[in-house]
Amino acid sequence: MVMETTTYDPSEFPAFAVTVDIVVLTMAKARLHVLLVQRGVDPFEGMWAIPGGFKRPDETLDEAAQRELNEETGLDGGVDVRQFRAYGNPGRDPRMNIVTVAYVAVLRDIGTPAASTDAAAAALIPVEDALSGRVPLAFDHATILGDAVDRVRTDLELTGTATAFLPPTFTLAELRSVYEAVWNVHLDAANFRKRVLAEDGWVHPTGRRARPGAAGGKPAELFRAGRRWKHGSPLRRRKATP
Amino acid sequence: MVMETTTYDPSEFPAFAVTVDIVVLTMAKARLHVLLVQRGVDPFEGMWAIPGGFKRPDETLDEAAQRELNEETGLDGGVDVRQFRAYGNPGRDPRMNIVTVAYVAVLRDIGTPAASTDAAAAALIPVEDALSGRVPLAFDHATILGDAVDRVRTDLELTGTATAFLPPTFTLAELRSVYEAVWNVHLDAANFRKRVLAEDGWVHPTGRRARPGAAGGKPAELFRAGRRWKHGSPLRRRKATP
DNA sequence: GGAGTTTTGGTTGACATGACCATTACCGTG
DNA sequence: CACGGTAATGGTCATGTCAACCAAAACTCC
Repeated sequence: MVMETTTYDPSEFPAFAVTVDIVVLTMAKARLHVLLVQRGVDPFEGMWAIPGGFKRPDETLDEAAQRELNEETGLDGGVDVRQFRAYGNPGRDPRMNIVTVAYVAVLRDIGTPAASTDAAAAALIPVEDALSGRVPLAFDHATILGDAVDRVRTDLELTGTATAFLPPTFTLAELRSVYEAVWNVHLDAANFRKRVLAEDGWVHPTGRRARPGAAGGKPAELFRAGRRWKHGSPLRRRKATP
Repeated sequence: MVMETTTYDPSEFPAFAVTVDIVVLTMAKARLHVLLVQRGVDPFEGMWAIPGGFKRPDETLDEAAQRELNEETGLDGGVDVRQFRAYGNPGRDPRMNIVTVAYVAVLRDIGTPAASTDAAAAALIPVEDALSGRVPLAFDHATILGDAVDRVRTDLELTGTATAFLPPTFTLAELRSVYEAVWNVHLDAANFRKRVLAEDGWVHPTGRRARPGAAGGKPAELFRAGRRWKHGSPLRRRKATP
């Protein structure tokens, strides 16, 4: 039956709670990390979960995601936040019918985990630990996290969102380490430089140089992020070669 | 405030209706078409809309999408259906708070538009007409359709879903026309053949040949669809070269 | 039979890519 | 301060990829 051609009574429809979950990914110690909160109440008490909250009727989904991100991290604007999937399996929340719309946010390293409101129950966990089950997640959040990482992996190839992981100014080695960590590959430093610089508009030189690390080495040039292409990446994902 | 660490009363949360909309795309006359239904009731009466319906509490979102697809087209299994985005802007439905989860289904040409239940109000419309506003769509369905087409465009590159547009057995010219229509490009027939056949497992030869069209020409080999890769396509999207 | 059309096979030259070496410019240490 | 170590940067080169193009094959229609 085609719904649109019939009349209906709004009170007849099953009511759902709609939540927005936000997978906050960041780079720490050359590994991908996710911001998780520890549950303090009954279902899955003590387990870790992806932060989120209820959508309000007067805001868009994107606004709800931004609000949640702000409540969790204190960050406000200019953050790379993208919706990637909705989850509505019956029983995914034992209490009621909940459909959740999941977002992924890519942040540069914040340092102190969740320095905002409820710091005692929030932490940055290595993605590998959460996905392998070493850190068990509540609800269907392991699935959600896995999908989020997949999304970032292809976004890195398609939209070149790698700079979102980095501070406003960065070296090419730092940019390369983002690709290496997210894709789990090894990239040749010289070839990486050539390809990134060949695509003009991707990164802009600042003229300044970074201080070398404790191990020494020639000081690297500092770059700013340029525009991001919508499609057709200069960099292509390869097989894993760790 | 971190929601998970507080207790709450389920009756306090805003209730939403959750619907599943399904964008059915198919290839007709070498152009991309979408299945639309004509609305018969008040909001946007007479305008065209993407078919959809309410999610039931006891089914998953994917099941709801399959059910809707079956109700609209009579097709049951083996159809390429993928969720791509949720929409929840306040006021997107003037009657109530509705969050919709949108799916895209890629079908081979069905011939008679929506031969199933409510045929009088369903039609295959060229995507170009719907996106250009020549055929105005109800609600925010123009946005949804645009996102669906974008999704299919990149899926064609990433997952090689092109064979879903075609009958079980097809020629390389037909396969090529899918890429040309969806990407709006021109591809060289000889080069296309080489690349498709180079990637083994993508298509399998059947040994049979197709009858040439009315214009004549050498009879083309018939192929079956092979596996679809998850990532790393043999074919790469290019600039538009019509 | 001949012109037209489409598929299929082959060649070629331009360009992209990856492996690798060399140089530069810093670090710590003695 | 000279020296070995390290990382960034610059260059070369062999290989692979890809698009453009040509030509043969095999059909239809007239």
